[in-house]
Amino acid sequence: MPSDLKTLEHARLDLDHFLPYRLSILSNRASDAIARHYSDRFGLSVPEWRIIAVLGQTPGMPARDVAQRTAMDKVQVSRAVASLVDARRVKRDGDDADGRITRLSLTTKGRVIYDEVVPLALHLEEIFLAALTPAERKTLNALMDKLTDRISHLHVISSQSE
Amino acid sequence: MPSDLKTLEHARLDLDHFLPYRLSILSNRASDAIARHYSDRFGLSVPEWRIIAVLGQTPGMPARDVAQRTAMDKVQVSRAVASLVDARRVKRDGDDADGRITRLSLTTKGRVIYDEVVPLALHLEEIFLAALTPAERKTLNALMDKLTDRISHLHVISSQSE
DNA sequence: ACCCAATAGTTTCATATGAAACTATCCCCT
DNA sequence: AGGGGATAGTTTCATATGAAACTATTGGGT
Repeated sequence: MPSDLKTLEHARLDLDHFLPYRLSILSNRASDAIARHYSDRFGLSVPEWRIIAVLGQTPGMPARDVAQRTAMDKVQVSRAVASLVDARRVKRDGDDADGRITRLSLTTKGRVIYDEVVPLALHLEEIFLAALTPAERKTLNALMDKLTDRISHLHVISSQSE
Repeated sequence: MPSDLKTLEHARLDLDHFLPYRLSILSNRASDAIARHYSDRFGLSVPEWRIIAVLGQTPGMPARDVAQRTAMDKVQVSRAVASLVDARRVKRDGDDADGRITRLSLTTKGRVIYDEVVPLALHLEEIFLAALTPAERKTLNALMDKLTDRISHLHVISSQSE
């Protein structure tokens, strides 16, 4: 749709300088580096680890809210919770007022994992961030906020041109 | 396990402030926003789009090099290339000197896509980056480089050669 | 009171992905 | 020359993932 596309028609694209690609590389490396640790240690997948993280902080959450807090969809949450319940790391309780809702919380076993995995994650994050000064960290966070906001609020961009 | 983990034992972890999680959200949103466009328009997957991007820039690459340039593994490349060849968007040529190598390049059909999809991608990137001033963009790139380097060098990355 | 659209969560099915095995070719070493 | 190991690329198999269908329950409108 934008007519200035024409002016770019023969522009070159180098993946190494293309923001979405760079973000993907960085994000994957960071996630993998951390995931390896908690996967080795507890056999947790990324969805499982996220669920444990939010339930440790806020027990008794309905699955719906867990999904929202972890940016996962309800299918992912349902499956990861099933596996965590299987392993007796999470328990489900019915809601008194609403029969559709199941309230989720960590079992003792789940809390033991939480208490060990959270410091591990924070420690690894700290190792990454050691590459940056405190001022740089603040800047990075601010820039990421701006970008995330921007991209989230684009909804539907141009769609179809010509 | 480092002993200073003990001092963090009861630290809280809030996903919203956890760098790997933040990166994951931002990266996924950016990729999805762009992927939607070229998927709608050409039915390209992310691996396919990356391959087209590097072949448009550097025709005649062996699959191995494409894998390295796109940060994908050789299985992913093999599959995406197969699908692109199927659609007559990419062609394979044998290497004169080394029978194991297949040299990849865009067909005319592939180049038509490249010529349309590259400006589109750059345009969308520009829309994202409109959230930042030129100075901020430079800073963001520098910070991402630092982090990526740091994380990459923490441990041996699995994958393939090198 | 009762219908029925909306919501919570699960299951199903079709596809994507990754690890490891496999095929073909090459190169180094004696 | 000619093995043995390395390399390029493909295939296989087992698992992960997402979209859409499905079940159960709720709450609002008439």
